[in-house]
Amino acid sequence: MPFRPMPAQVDLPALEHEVLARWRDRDVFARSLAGSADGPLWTFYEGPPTANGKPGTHHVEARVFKDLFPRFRTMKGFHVPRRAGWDCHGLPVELEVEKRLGFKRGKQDIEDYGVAEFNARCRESVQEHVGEFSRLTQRMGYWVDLEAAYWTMNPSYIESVWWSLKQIFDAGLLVADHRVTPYCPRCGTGLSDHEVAQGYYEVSDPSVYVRFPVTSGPLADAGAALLVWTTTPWTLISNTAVAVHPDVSYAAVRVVRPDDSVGEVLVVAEPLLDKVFGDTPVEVVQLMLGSELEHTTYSRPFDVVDIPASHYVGLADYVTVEDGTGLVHQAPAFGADDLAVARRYGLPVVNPVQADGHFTEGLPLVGGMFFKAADPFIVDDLRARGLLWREEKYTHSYPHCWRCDTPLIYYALPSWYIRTTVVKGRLLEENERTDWHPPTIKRGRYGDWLDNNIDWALSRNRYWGTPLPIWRCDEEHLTCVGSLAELSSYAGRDLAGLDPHRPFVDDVTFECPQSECALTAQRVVEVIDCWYDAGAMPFGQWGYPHHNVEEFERSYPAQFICEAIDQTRGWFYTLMAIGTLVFDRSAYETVLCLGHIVDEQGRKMSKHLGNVLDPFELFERHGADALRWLMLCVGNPWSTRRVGHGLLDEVVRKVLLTYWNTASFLVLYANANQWVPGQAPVPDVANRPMLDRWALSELHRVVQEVDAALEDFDPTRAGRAITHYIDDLSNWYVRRSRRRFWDGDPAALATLHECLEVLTRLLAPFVPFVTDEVHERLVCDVWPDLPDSVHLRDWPKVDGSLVDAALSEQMALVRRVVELGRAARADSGVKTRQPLSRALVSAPSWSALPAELRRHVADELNVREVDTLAAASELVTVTYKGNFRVLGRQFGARTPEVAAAIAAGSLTADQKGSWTVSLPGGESVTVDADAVLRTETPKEGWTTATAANETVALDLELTDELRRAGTVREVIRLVQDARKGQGFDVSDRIELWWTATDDFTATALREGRDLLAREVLATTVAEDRPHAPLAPHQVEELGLTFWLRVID
RNA sequence: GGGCCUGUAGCUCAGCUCGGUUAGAGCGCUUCCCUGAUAAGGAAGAGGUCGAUGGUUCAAGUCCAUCCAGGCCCA
Repeated sequence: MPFRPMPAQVDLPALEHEVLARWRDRDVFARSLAGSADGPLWTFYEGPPTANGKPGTHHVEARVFKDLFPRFRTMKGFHVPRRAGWDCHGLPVELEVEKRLGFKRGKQDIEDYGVAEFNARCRESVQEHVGEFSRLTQRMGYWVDLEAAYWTMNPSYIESVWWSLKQIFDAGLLVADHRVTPYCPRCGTGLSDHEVAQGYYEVSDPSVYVRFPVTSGPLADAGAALLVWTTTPWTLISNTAVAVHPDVSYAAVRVVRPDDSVGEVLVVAEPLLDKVFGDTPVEVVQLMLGSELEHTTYSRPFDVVDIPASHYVGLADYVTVEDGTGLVHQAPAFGADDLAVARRYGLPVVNPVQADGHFTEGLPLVGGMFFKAADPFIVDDLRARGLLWREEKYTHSYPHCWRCDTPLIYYALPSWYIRTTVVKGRLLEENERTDWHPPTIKRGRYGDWLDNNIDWALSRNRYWGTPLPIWRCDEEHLTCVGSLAELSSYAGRDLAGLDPHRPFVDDVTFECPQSECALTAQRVVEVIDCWYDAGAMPFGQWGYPHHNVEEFERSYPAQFICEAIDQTRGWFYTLMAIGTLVFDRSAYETVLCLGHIVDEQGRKMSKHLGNVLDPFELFERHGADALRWLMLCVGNPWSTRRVGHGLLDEVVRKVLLTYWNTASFLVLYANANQWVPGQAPVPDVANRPMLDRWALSELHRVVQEVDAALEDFDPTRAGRAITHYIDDLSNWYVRRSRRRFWDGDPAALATLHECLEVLTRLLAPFVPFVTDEVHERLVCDVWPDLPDSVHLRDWPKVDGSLVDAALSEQMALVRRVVELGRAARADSGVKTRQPLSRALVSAPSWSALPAELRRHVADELNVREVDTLAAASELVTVTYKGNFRVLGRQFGARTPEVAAAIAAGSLTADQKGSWTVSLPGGESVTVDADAVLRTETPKEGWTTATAANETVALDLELTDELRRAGTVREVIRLVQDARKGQGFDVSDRIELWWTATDDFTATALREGRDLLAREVLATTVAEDRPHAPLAPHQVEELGLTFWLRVID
């Protein structure tokens, strides 16, 4: 047999394991890279996943897209090196290890445990999780070089990062500064924006209105107090100033209460009077602009820490009149806006809260307390001293540490910054020339982010990260070190083998190299944001510039990167920012941005909901191909998409198995007929039946569409075209060509083989497993000279000479007419098996249809002949309808009038095919042929179906001859059923015996003997009982009994 | 609170760029048909206020405005 049999039933996951083994044995991935080595380079960067947990189904998503396009490009002749990468550092890894070690007290536990030991545990944790990710990567068929993977914790990677930081430092863009950042007092570290974003939730805080008695100017004489609102009473200890908006009107109002005849005077922003006082009657004593209040002094609420030269009103544009009183309490150490105001007024920044979140020991009232815990004591104290005007509860969204749930504190922290705001203009320019998919991201989400760029808070006061390579002496001289070699030269000893992590690197000190300074320089304690590590991968993966200079330069920037949308503030940004800072050029040209994966109900997958799908379970239940197809082709890549078992089942049935079974069908009949591709003579395409030409024409249209869609990074469009073609091939081409396959027609076999061969290559980047297996059986087995994997083949080229648009149109008409005919059949109640004498068709351009195509209509509808409706019946009703799209263009507002006249039949055809329409007013207008839809329907006596301007009518009159033919068809089907039921092979020859008690049946079978014999592969058909003992098949409705036996 | 994305049949999604005849496909459901590869295929039916409202227009799922809901990102 030319082909290995392809079972119709196939276990896709099991097949995938065989394919994986074959790829391994034949080293296919490496050979695909080697084979394309001379091709133009197409650079892809792998965004490193953080190895701090088990890989989930969402990790599969980006990795499928990251696999598709490199495979596609490789088949098109590009060289696409793909290197895996692992993001190793960062707080997530530390937290995982802390949890495992049972740490509860944050940094104190780590210090007690020992930094060297702790970091060793982090390294182990990373290695373990990388193992899981590698397993996922291999199982899903993501081709990426795992052996050569870059790890951000490798010394050569860290050296590259150091080098890049030195470039930024030398440009004066890496600076230390006090900055208010969201800070977790438990973890003892500032949090980056995206970390903060993960921990917002609703909390109830005290909302207090406090009197700040005015101590200068006319307001003081009136005994007035500023009414100040805050939701963080603990910051009142540090009150330094009060901010007002310069352009807002402020009112000093007298509040009279029943028990207080004199009342008190409070200052509140005028627009907020109603909100603050509600029904309480107030009398406006004085109105003034905020700017007039500047420098008004007041008596501070607490006197527990020393804050010199302060406590007056300042102006700030950020003050709003939406909440509170319009007078904003300022504590510069605990608010970014506050700090800005303090800087402008030269106010001191006093911070009585320690890094662990507790007030300094020994302070009155709050000494040693956790900052939040101090709130009630402070409120009580204010109340006792008569300063508290009102206390409420205030529910708002407040950030918490995303892992340990500690409420964050906004905290002025000495910190290292990259002055990205300096290169903001360049970033915007680089963004402008970046090709975003979808394009809206460029000016939308990502562009907005760049527009609002703030300096990058780079440092982290943690342990497991790339150490900031800055050494400092007591004179505050800074030395930025760009490599271990440089460090060696400063230190005067060979440090090439040093683990550049903490604590080892902290132990390296040297004499400060600044001129005339001989003090000891020590590394600053901070490590850097692990997002910087990831963004440094274009050169970090090469160890550039200390190694592989050429390799780096050749592969920068990347042509293509692809990650989910959450990376706009993550990797997409850090890649572009570092690229622009260090090389004055963004690190990527095209970026595909994916939506997120959710469950079948559209909910986010989370451990809490228990709806997390284990990717490995999905692989073993449905197959990696099914999951790949679902992610690539269902819904568009940038919208949120659902994943679930039901959807995967559908992909398997509808796409993968239909494809497989079409191949299985080919193999079945190729083998039955001993057909080998390339051996039997095959007519030129031009001389093959129209159906073959159609299948090939559609094939090349699909090749064109899929190629264009993938060039446009739109796999969904490609997938739709492929799905449609698989259906065309299986349910029209094969269906209509069955008889030719039974007969072993080389043209049919060759056509289907060619279609499947090209289709397999088209599908290969999407579903690499099943296509490789089909390729193995359909191609490799018979053409050993071709590469031994579909993934080593070339991408199909469009053969324009095979594309026949007119034929496509005609076949589409055939299929529409068949559809109508079936509808008419169903309506008539006459089974399709019963032949009818004729069908009548009315459709534009039907008469131009070649007889060969009309024959398909006749066969499909089981009618003897197909004729035109007009030719067959004088009793035809004609209706007309206007084509609004055409009419609208010509008549605009008069369209309905013209359309109505057409529908009323007030029109005549002229010679050129256009129409003259008479309007009710007596006017006539001329319209083009395509402005009128003409529909013919028979007047009576026919079963018809009509759609748009196409009609099919069936002649239901049955002659005895037709009835007998129907009976023969019925018997043929029964014998076929029996063959199948007895497990005969499709090519087995049989002997058939029959007897009939019904004369009509007997006559029919005698008459149809030859047809019956031919159809059921019977070498003998005898009207007799068999001599051998065989099981009879009895058909009561026909009065028939038959027996059959296979011939050995 | 702000920005972006999404909202079309019970479910998953096309269609919207560029307005036009009765809004489509697949899955699921009911009935029937077909079956010499198929876990298939076909026909009919049920199922749609195209998120809502208003506007532009001869004509709106499509364009505009406002609103609502969900998601993401940010506060």
